[in-house]
Parts: sequence; C-alpha cells; structure tokens
Amino acid sequence: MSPRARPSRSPRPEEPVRQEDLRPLNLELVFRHILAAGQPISRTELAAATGLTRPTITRITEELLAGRLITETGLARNGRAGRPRVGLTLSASGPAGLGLDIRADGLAACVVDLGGTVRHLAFTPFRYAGRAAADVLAQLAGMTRAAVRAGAAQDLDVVTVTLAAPGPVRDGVVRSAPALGWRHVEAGALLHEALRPLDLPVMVDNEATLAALGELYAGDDSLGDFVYVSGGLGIGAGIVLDGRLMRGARGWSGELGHTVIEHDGLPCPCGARGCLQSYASLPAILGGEPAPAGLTPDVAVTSRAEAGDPATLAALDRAGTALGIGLANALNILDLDIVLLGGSFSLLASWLTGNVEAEIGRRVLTAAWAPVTVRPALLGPDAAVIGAALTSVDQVRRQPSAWLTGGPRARLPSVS
Amino acid sequence: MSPRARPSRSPRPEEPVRQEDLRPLNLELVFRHILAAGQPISRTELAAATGLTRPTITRITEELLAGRLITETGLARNGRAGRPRVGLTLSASGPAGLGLDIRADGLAACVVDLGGTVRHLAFTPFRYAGRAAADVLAQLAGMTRAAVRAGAAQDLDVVTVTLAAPGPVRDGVVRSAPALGWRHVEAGALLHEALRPLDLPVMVDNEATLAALGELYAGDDSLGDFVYVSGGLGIGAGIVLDGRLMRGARGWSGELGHTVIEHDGLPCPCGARGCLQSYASLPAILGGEPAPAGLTPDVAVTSRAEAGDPATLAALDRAGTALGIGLANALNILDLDIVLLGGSFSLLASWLTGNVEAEIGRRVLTAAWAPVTVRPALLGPDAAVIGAALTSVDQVRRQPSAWLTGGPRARLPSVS
DNA sequence: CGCGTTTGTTTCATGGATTGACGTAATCAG
DNA sequence: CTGATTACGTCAATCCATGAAACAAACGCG
Repeated sequence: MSPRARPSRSPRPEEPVRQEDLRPLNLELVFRHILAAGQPISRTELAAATGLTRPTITRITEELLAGRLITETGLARNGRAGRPRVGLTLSASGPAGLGLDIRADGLAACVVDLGGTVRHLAFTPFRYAGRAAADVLAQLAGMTRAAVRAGAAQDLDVVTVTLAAPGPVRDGVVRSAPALGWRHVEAGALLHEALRPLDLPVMVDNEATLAALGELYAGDDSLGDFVYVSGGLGIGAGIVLDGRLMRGARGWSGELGHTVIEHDGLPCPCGARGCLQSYASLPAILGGEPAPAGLTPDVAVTSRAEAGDPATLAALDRAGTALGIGLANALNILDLDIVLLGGSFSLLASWLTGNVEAEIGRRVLTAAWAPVTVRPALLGPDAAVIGAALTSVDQVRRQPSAWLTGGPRARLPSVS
Repeated sequence: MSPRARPSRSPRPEEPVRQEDLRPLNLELVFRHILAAGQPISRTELAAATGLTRPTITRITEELLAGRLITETGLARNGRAGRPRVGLTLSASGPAGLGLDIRADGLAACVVDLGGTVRHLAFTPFRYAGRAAADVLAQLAGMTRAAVRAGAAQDLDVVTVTLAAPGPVRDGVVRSAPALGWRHVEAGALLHEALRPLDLPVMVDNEATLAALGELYAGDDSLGDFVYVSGGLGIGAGIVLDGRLMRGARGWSGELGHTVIEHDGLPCPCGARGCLQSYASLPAILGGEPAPAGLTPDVAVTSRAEAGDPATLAALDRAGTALGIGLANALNILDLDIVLLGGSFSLLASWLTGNVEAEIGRRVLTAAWAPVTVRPALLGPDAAVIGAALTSVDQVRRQPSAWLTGGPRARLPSVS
C-alpha cells in the first residue's frame, strides 16, 4: 500500500458535491453504523442513530442487502409488545479480505470476512537462505490460491490481497528487507503476475504497519492512539494517531530500530552507532550466536529465558531498558499513551515490560501526570497477517458504495 | 487550542448529508480554490478548477461577497477578445485573526487578514521575574485591545485571539512554563476575563506548535510535511504531516527537548539523563553562566559566535551534533524530509546546519535515497505570533460557511 | 459601427432526499 | 380471538441545489 499521492492537504473533498453524491455518502454513514454496532441492529435503530428517515434507511439497506454486504438475521423477539425488529448484520458471506505475511520462520495466509472474523488461517514453514524472491512469491501465490478456494467454500469472495513485508515499502516495491536479502523487489507486481490467471488487486505494506492496523481493527473503540513495536530480526513500529495510521511523508515512518540509544554506542549494519536495533532485536538478545538449528530465534530466546539462563536474562534486561529509551523518545515526540509490544516482543513481554515501563516513566515528560500503558499485542505473532487481511477487506468497509456500484473489484489498481 | 474531543475517528461525516448541506461544502470548495490561487481568479476559472458550473459559482460567489470574505478586483483586460474577467480575491477588509506570543524577551501581538498578510505587529519588552501570571495577561489584554483598534482602523474585524505559550497547553490551560514560573495557569479563561467587555474567543496553544503552523501557512504549497524545531530556553517541536498539525493523543506532542541523546549522559531538570535539552538549549550553549545583564541569551550567543569565541563555537558544534541526533530519531520515526530550525535556532542556523545535516545523513535510514532538507525558518522569531494570528483567522478560512451563516464569531467556544 | 468572442446571469428542468400519511406484518395482553 | 402496539414498507407531495440552455454584458477587431 502506498501513501496516497496527497492530492490535497485538506481533509475535505476537492471535488464538487452533487445530489447524486448524497446517496453514497449516506450509504456509507449507515454502513459505518452497522459496523460500529457489533451486533444486529434494526432499521428503526439505524434511523434514530444516523438521523436519516426510515424511508431512506429502507432504500439504503435494500442496496446493502442486494450487494451482499449485510444480511437480515431472524426477528428479535424482545419481549415487548409490537412487531419485533429485524436485525441487520454484516454479511458472513460476500466480500472478504486476504492477507499474506513473510515471517521470519515461514509464510502465512489469512482470510477475514466483512465482520473482521478470521475464516481461514494457514502457515507454511520456509527457509529463505539461498532462495530467490521469485521462489517466495511463487509459494505465496500457491497459498493465496488455496486461501481463495477456502474462502469460496464458505461463500466468501476475496476482494484484495495485502502482503506484509519486513521492510520499508512503497508503491508495491520492497525497498529493502535484509532478513530476506531483498533490495528493491517489486513484490506487488511479481505476486500479481504469479497469481495468473487470477486477477486480484495486490497491495504491499510494511509488516509492523499492518500489524498495527490489525490491532487497531481488532481492538475495541478505545484504542485510537498507540505505538505498535514489532520485534524480530529488526525492530519496526506502526503508529496510529486518532484511529488513522501515520505513514509519514513518503510512507517510511516507524523506523524505530534505528533510533539512537547511545550516541557513540554499538555499531549497526545501517552504518550508524548506538541504534536501538543493536540492543533489543532478537539477534542482539541472542548475543550474536545463531539460534540452534531448527529453532527460530524467538523460540530460542523464550526457552532459554524460561530455563533461567543468566546470559539471556541479562540480555533481556538490557534489551528492555534500550527499548524503553527508544519508546520514550517516540512518546515524547508523538504524545501517545499506549504501547503495544508485538511480533516476537509479544512473547517476551513478561521479561521486557518492567524495564520498558521504568524507562518510559522516567523519561517521558508527560508520564508524571498521564501514565503510559505498556502491554503485549492482542493478536500476537499473527497480527501482521490478520492486519493485512483486515486491510484488504477495509477497502470495501471504507467505500461500500464503490463496491456496490462498481461490482466486484471496482476500480482498484491491480498493484499498489 | 485543544485537540478536538475526537468525536469520531473517521474522516467522513458522522451526520447525514442532506441537500442543504451541499452548498456549504461546495462553498468551502470554491473558497479553498480562491485561497490557493494566491492571485485574483475569475468565476469562469473557478468553474473550470472546481468542476462546478458557472451558475453555481455565481451563486456561491454572491454569498462570499455578501459576507465580505472576498472582493471583486477591477476587470482584467487580458488583451484577448471577449468580455474581460472579473477578478475575485480574499477581502483585505473583513474578518481577521489576532495572535499573541509570550516570548523570552517580551510580549508580541499581531493581526493578519484573510489573505494571511500581517497588518499589525507590536512588541513590548517584559521581564517576568517576580511578576504574577495575572500581570502578564493584563499586559496582553492591553496589547489585544490596541491590536483590535488598529485592525478596526483598517476595516478589519478580529474574530478570534490565539495565544502562544512556552509549554504544553490543553483546553486553554498552560500545564507548565518553567521560563515564566507558571504551573497550571488557566491562561485562556484569565485572558478572556481580562478582555472584558470585549467578548473575543480565546485559544491557547504551544509556541512551537503555532510557529510550525505559521511556517505552514506562510510557506508555499510544497511545504506539507516537516518538523519545526524551536530553540530557546528549552527545545520544542511542531510536527506537520500532510498539511495538518500532529498534536498527539492529548495535545502534548513535540517534546523533542527530552529526547535521549546519550543513555547515561548529562542530568536534566526533568529528572532523566542525556536529554537533548541539556546539550542544545540556549542555556546549555552558554555553558551554565548567565547571559550578561541586558542581553537576551540568543543575542549573547550570536555575538560571541560572531566574535569567534572558541568556547561558544565548541558549544555550538556540540549542540549541532546533539540536535542532529535528536532530529534523526524523530525523522526515523516520522519519515519527514524537511527540518525547519526555528526560534533562536533560526539565528544560529549557520553554525548548526552543518552538524545537523551530517548526523541526519548518517543516522536516518532513508536519507541515503531520499535526502533531508535542513533550513532556517522563514518567519524567524516572529513565527509564533504570526502563526497564532494565522491560526485565529484559519477559523474562518476553514469554515467560511459557518462564518457566513452564523454571523460574526459564530459558535466558537469562548475559551479553548 | 457591427460582428464574433468570452464572461457572467437568468430561467427552467432534474433528481435525490424529506415529510407525512397510510397500509401491512408480527407480536403481546387480555 | 380481539385489540393494542410496534416495526417496516410504500406512496404522494414538496424541497432544494445543481446542471443545461438561453440570455445579457463587455470587450477586440475589422
């Protein structure tokens, strides 16, 4: 996914609004209310909630029903007198989103429906050493096909594919992914090609970014501003402000791993010194020695920590402090009050949280009167795939009218 | 100014859109085009630019003319055949914005018109030592009255007052301003009270924030994403993303001064160690010794640096490096490509820029393929006052329809 | 001076939404 | 079983901003 080309810096539309634009707008309004309700909601309730009149609600729900975006549940016999209400819910069949993730230990695929529930989740171990990017993408294409079939078997129609990649991404191109040995790989175009004859739009985005979106969509409404820190071979962050992802001027925000902890500290492959990544990434915690064969780095660290290995515990202690300093910097700049430890950090949270909280409490100026919450991510290691799938389906959730008028895969670029 | 209460995290309206809502929307669209044009623009040009038809433009411009938001300039005889165009420009009279700034060396007031040009600018030296907050606000009230009169003499009608304060602000309350000895001062309410019987809405916001907005409004359209670093007794930053100010979850973003440079470095009054502020603020550059009597700190530093004082030059060298590291952290997290050195840093830019650029080039991951620009702020030390005044007038610029329908000072809370 | 040309205005039709009334469906209370 | 109650659908009438087309105004040019 690329940052939109910034056609205007104004949040308001740059195009004239005509009468015929009213229906789509109100349709989206109604749809958002159905989304937000979380449970079946009747037409009358919708009328009251949106401020639209019942005739209008009827017309709009007709369109939504015809487009398979919502379905009627049974009558809700609420005990009171009168005709019972007819519940409206997001359709359990209909449009769906597909997510893919290139993870340290393998590849993952996921399908979610409009309601955001996971309907299919698959994982294939994969070793990247010596494998070309094309191999990875061919494997992903296979998993995508399987996922589309699995969706179809449940009457789900996959709309878009979103791929999570471990590195900065723009316009479907992975600029660099050291863990995979990738540099400037046109992952979006390659995957779209490998999917033939399927013609699914493909979006590519950073792993931490998508994981943050996953947490945002999966979390309750109170979760509107937070940093998601993803630990793994490197360290990335996804920042959500006011319920919207912060992408930065060029879509490369969140490089927390190269935040400076010590101005003349350990050297980092990026060329600088004292980067957070050199203190708190999995390799750093493992102390340079490779993980035992067959064990992924995070499993190696957790098992050693659980066994009470003093070197590992010391490394985790140091990592927590470094992470806390890096996060404190980010929080001082961004003013957020929730930190989600994600990726491998979600597994290591019990050893990290203490030091992270301590450093934040000490260094964040506003922490004194506005405490910061540090907690592991809800979705754990699957956050990125699920987030990717949710991002896919969000195409429809954000613009139901486009989906309805344009039919399947309306006006989406094939790669972005 | 407080962050709005986040009624909805959606960029789309939460209220139904009716036919009568079309006109305000299109009116704002037209007004934005007039704003963006920068020079007189004809109705026909507006029609082409907005996509609306000429009759609609006529009706909308009628309303804008009646509300004194725009004026017709003379006919533009462009040499070609046909009826000449009638230019439309932002009204040089009509609604105006008032800004106030509590600066290290005194108090400033400023009036700008709808076009953003400064129509009045006043400065009063002021010593804060031993003076209560009420004294400061009484003085500001006096300057406000004078500015309103000066505006009225030019046929300008001040809509709102915005006060820039050196510290974190929320809901019109200054949480802390060490330079003034303020803690939890209800500056907005106090100023509103002191202005009686004038009943002008008063907004209060952080100085760096408003200065950043000033640069945003004053700069050309290419300036949409940047960090404004304000140097002074402390160090603050205003962050603009996609043409919009980033305020953080609670409105306290931009505390760059307490970003960690060295994880066990110099102690800072905030309680932590190694804060940027301990390396690059004016007191740090002065090396702890107070500025000579009668000289403000920035003048003291510049004069010594110009005289070639080796201690000062070394301190500036250190400060530039530290500032570069702090900014590199921010840029890695935020992905921005423009840094504006503001406040006192705008005067010291020639000694700082080199080191700042060097550190950023070394430490920002994306700097290799996407260079970062570092330059002094355009408005210099007046950025905050002007930004405050522009913020005031922006109330009208962003919602011209509200101004037109609601009459003067429509529906603005008296303090925020 | 009159013609063509461009700009701005007036008049009328269009279309989606609201309003309000009415009809129908499905339940509960007695 | 009957009547009251509530939910949902439908129909006409009306509103209102926009679009389309014709009209008026102001200029350059021959």
